[in-house]
Amino acid sequence: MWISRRTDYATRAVLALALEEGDQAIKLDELAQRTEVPASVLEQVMPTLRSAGIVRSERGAHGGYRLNKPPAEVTLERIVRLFQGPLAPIGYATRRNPDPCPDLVARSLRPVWAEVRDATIDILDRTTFAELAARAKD
Amino acid sequence: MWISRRTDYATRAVLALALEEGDQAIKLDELAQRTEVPASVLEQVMPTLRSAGIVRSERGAHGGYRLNKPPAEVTLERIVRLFQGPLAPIGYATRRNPDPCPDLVARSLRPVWAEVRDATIDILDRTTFAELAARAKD
DNA sequence: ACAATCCTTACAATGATTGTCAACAAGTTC
DNA sequence: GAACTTGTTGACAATCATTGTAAGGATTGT
Repeated sequence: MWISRRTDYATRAVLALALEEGDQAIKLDELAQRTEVPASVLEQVMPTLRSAGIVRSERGAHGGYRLNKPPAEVTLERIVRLFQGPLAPIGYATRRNPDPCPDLVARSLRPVWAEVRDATIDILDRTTFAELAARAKD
Repeated sequence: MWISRRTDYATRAVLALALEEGDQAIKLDELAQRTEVPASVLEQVMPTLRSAGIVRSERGAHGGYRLNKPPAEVTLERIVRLFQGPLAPIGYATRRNPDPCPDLVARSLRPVWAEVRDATIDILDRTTFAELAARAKD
């Protein structure tokens, strides 16, 4: 699984929101600047985060985005999965609906890729945005 | 890092060669059948394995391919790296010549992707084709 | 009303991946 | 040495995902 740019952008945006101390709303243009993401791309990314319940938005003057949960309750895995779909490095090693593959492969290579997949999920799942924000502050 | 089809095909081919008991040469069409890979693609993959010293080839009648080393000395990491390049899940987290990224990201997200990268490399590096062949035989 | 802001959709450009093919080089068999 | 078998090389079209942009719509505050 290669992390797409949009996925990266989404994680940056959530991080920037997690760093905002006073529960302030940040408007899209401001977010775009802080994360160095093209505003036109954030325009597509933010609504996805919104309908997933990660962030909450307000329109009109003084509107913007803010986190919808404590940063400690948002894992990196959640964001990545939202934009990325399967986390396996190859189609026949996904957990749901794996692509078919020859028996030879299913008995030898597939378990290895599954191991990579699980190790990846493990890391992403135990990394919260509270932790990421803390690291970013140093 | 998403495993490309060619990379997958290469690992299959090496596995099939590792499974060949009597050090027999296997010709390309035979390999293609056993691994369920289009012969025209193996045509491109095998020379790469050859010039990397993984396999050895013989031309003419009764020609074909065979492993150039004991299967225990060929790691999955070697093959994947040969076809795949960097193993990091995102451009700014590679070991050599990482793409630039904002400071914010370099201090928070990048270390996580580096951790994923290292976990991946670790698994691939300790998996040899002797092991894969053993698993395939069950 | 007006301005600020988020929302939705369509889209063009780009680039990587995938598989195919044809011509060639090298070895084996008779 | 003629014919056959096999690997080698490079060019190529089709397909597909990704990336960024733009334009118009919806909602809210002043």
